[in-house]
Amino acid sequence: MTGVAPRSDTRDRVLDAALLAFGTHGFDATSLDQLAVELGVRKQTILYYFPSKNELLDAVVDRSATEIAAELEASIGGAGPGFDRIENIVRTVFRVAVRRPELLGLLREVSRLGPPIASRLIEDFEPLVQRATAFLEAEMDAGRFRRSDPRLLLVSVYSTVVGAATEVEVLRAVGIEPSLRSAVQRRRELITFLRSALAP
Amino acid sequence: MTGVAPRSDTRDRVLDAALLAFGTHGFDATSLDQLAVELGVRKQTILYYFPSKNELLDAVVDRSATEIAAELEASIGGAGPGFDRIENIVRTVFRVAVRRPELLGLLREVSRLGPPIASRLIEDFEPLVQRATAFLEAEMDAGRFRRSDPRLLLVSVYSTVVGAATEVEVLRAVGIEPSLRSAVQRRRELITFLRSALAP
DNA sequence: CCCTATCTCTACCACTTGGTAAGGAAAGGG
DNA sequence: CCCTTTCCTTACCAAGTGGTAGAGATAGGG
Repeated sequence: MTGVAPRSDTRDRVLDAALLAFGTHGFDATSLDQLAVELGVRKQTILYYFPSKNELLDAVVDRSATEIAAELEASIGGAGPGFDRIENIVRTVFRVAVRRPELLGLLREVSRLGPPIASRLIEDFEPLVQRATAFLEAEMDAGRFRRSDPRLLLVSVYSTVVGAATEVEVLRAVGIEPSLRSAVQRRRELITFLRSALAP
Repeated sequence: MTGVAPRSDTRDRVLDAALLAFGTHGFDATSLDQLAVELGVRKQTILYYFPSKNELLDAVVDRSATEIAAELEASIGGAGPGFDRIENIVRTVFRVAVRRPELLGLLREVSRLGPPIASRLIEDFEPLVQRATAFLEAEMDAGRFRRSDPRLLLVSVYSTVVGAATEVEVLRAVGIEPSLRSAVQRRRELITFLRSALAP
């Protein structure tokens, strides 16, 4: 009773195209008309599913956040306690950043657009952040990790990922094909750093 | 003979306001009308000095690149050879990133806007990159630094700075007032890393 | 004093933007 | 077979965009 099976997949296709466009070219630089043309559909079809461009962005952000959260949850599940789990998380985040650069672009875009949408994103990630901080605190309580501020740790990880992604972009911009090596090296550095930072 | 002294400082004020607006709100999100209102001037006054919005962006980018380059040159001059100079450069870059976040925002904006403007920026920085790589190679030849690709090293430094700046932004977004400590810590980490990476 | 170059203004325009109103097609359950 | 819901359409609009044309003001050199 919660919903009738849709007869069309247009809504999902709109979300996909919007994510790609917003994440790579930016929100302001993407017009509903362009989006519609790419989809082979009229602009009003988009507005049928999403009452306004801003609500389309909301939907894209919500879905992306949910997707990232799910991927992280899945990657956490398979690992035991202690540092193995940390390493798994870092690997997952790097994988997402490298394979789906538009997601990182979307995050940047959201932070640029400021409070209304940014706070929504933070709200979306809140449960995940809660779980992560709870895990870190439990490990600290168990004496397996050195005590520190879990939220600061998470921010540090995210920023390092952004830096690594920037590296890939810049290398591409100056004509050096990045290859996966630099990202992998960055990941290894971060893991080494975290290991020493977390050792009790 | 190269130019007549201008009777008005409007042109410079336009450049200042445009840098701030482009770097914080983005190029697309900034209209010439808004810019004009901020300056207490008509839009056409802006278009008198800069024939189009894109040429205004060009001018902003050129001036910012020149300014950053000059600051780096100055910071290099005062230091002796070897790692002291590297440390000076890193300090300068971090200082610019923290005190003038709009400059970093502009760089991000330029890389988002793609080839036409991005290649211009790269061109602007080319002399500086040349000097830096020449210095690094000379040090390597003298056996003071371990041999590696200088350009990759530069990109790595820049990306780390971006990551540190991201950290500040995110902390602010989640309501944690960053304080200078995290940026300083990041800087120290990078210097330590570079020292070990460059040691012969 | 005039004249030229510098500077800012008013008036206007073609175009694109996000968004509204409303109608028609088509599928599926009764 | 009808009729409701789902889906996508054409037609249109108010507002804002970057940009053009050209006139008026002001200062300084001759």
